This record gives sequence, structure tokens and C-alpha cells, in this order.
Amino acid sequence: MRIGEGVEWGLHCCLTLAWLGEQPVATAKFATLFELPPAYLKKRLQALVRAGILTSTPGAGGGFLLARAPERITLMDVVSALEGPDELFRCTEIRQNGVEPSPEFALPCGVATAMRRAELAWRRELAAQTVADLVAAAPPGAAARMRQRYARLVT
Amino acid sequence: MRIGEGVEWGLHCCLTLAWLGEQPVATAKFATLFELPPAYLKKRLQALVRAGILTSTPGAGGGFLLARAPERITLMDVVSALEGPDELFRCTEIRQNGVEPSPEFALPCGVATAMRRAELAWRRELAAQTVADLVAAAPPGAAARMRQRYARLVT
DNA sequence: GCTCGAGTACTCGGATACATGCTGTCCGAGTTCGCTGGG
DNA sequence: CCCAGCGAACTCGGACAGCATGTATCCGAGTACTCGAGC
Repeated sequence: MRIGEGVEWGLHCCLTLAWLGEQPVATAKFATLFELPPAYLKKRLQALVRAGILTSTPGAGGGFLLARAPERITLMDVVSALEGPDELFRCTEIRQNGVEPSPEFALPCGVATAMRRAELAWRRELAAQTVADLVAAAPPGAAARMRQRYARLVT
Repeated sequence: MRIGEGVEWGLHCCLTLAWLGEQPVATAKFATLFELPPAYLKKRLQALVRAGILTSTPGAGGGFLLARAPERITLMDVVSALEGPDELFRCTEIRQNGVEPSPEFALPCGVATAMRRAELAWRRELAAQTVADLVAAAPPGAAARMRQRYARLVT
């Protein structure tokens, strides 16, 4: 029960893209910025492209770009894109094992319902926060510092 | 990002123990009831013992028992006992990589804060529900059916 | 008939293998930029 | 001086290994019950 690193990477990349503005950022740039394995980072960013969160432009000067405004990218979007649409808790209906079918089982499993209630609270909270909120919550000047850091990187 | 099966097993076992009352239930009984691998199920139940949720009595006629009243066993207890105390989202502070230390980093990471907020909502919802709530939410007669099912098993 | 004892069967407990999925890496297809030659 | 064409470098994209965690299993230590012999 541990969320993959890709989520942290993806969120920081989205936040960086929001800070930098319109210019495409290549995988290698992100990998250098955060000291991450370039090939695997690219794999995760491609998942964000498939989910419609990022757009990718090939060729020299290409890279990744936010597919839509930061206000319209929720943390839920990023998490479900990188971790899959599956739920944390998967009910295998063990209550029905070893016993003949019963009309009682038409009702949803109480254990699953309880677990799903908690999971729903998690997803709701994730969906309520956007990349724009991350931008707003960052300390003042953070965007400028990242832009400078990025510019120095190109040199 | 998938919760282990042990959580589902553990919750159903706790619920069953609450239904059955005071009599200890051995691993083999649970395994037969739910058609689960006995050895592995035992391993998971032992984790619940270590967490102080169940008590175990060795010897013939032994088995597992709830360590305290169902009202005092929350889903959070069971989940953290079986999945470990670690958090879903682990911040590795990649924001600090590849750049000299800065006073900005004294502030908590915004990405981690956002993720933790969602995770806190999840844990809060888990802590708000108890095994007693599962008992109350079950359809009427479920406890009696389980008792009968268990009695038939002993035969 | 009652008590004591050893034996037996059953239980938990921890140490040991296997499988799935996350992590990490590689090479190939396509596109853009820059340079060069000609008009 | 301007333009077209070619080459090269850079980019993404998907297919291929390695490792860690979760899953599954086995054997050993300890305890309660049971049966039998002795009193």
C-alpha cells in the first residue's frame, strides 16, 4: 500500500510546467532538474500524455506541455493517470465463498462499503485540489526561481 | 497502489468474531469459512495480534478472539496493522535535488502537503468507522446465519 | 469411583520460497533545426 | 541576398530486463484435552 514515485514526479513536473509557462520542456531537462532517471521519468510522463494531461511535441526543441489550464488539472487526474483507475480496496467477495448463494448477497458487502466510503473521501479531496492550487500555495517567487533555474540549465 | 487482500480478510474475520461472541476461532475455521489459504491467513491474523487487535490462545480448542469491544476497533486500526504504519504518499523531496540548499526548503513541500491532506481525509474516515458499525450495518439475521454456518462447520 | 500421569492432537509462532508488479533501461520511428549550395 | 534541399541531432514512443514487496508455504515450540493405570 504505497503510492509509486511517479506520482510525486508527475506532480512536480506539472507544477514546473505551470511555472515555466508555454515553452515545451524535454524529459532530459526534468531529469536534470530533479536528478531522476530520464528513461523512467519519460515513461511516466508518457502516461500523463495518454491521459490527456500533457501534450508532447517531438523533434528538436520539443518536449512536454500542459494540455489544459492548471485550474483544470486536478490531483485526482494525475494520480489516476499514473496509478491506474483501480481502487485501493478491491472486494473479492470472500463472504460468498464456501456457502450456497443467498439473496443476502444481493446487498453490497458491508466491509467493501465501509472501505469505499473512506476511499471516496480520499478521491474527493484529491479532486478538489488542482495544479493551480499548488501554484498558489507555493512561496512567493518560487516560480521566478524555477524559471531562473531552468534558464541556467539551458546554458 | 493496491491494498493487500489481508485487509479484506482481517475485516471479515473481525466481523465474524464480533458475530460469534466469546468463543475462540482457529485459523483453519476461518480458512474453511472463506476458502482462503490457511497458512497465509494465519500470518495476517498474527499481525492483528501483534497490533493488539486480537488475542490468540494456543492449544486444542484455541484460536483467535477480539482483544477489545468491537466499538473500540476502528477500520484504521486494522488497516495500519496489516498494511504497516507507512503513508500512502511518501515525499522524497525531489524539489531539493540538483540545487543548492535554500531557506525556501524549510517550508513543507506543497505537493506533499496536498497529497497528505487527501490521505488525512482517508484515514479520518477509516478511524470514524468501527467493527461495531459493520455489525450494525449488516442485514438483520446475518449474525445468526454466521453462527449457524460456524456450528455446522464444527460438526 | 476418583486421582494422577503420560501421551496425543491441536494450536500458535516465526523462518523460508515463489509471483506479481513497480522500477529501470534500451533501441527504433518521426520531426525539427541548421547548414550548404544554388539562383 | 534569398531560397530550396539535405543532413544531422534531438525528441518522443514502445518493447525488454532487474529488483522489491506481497503472497504462499513449511516446520518447530507450546498448550489443552484425553485416555489409561493406579490407588
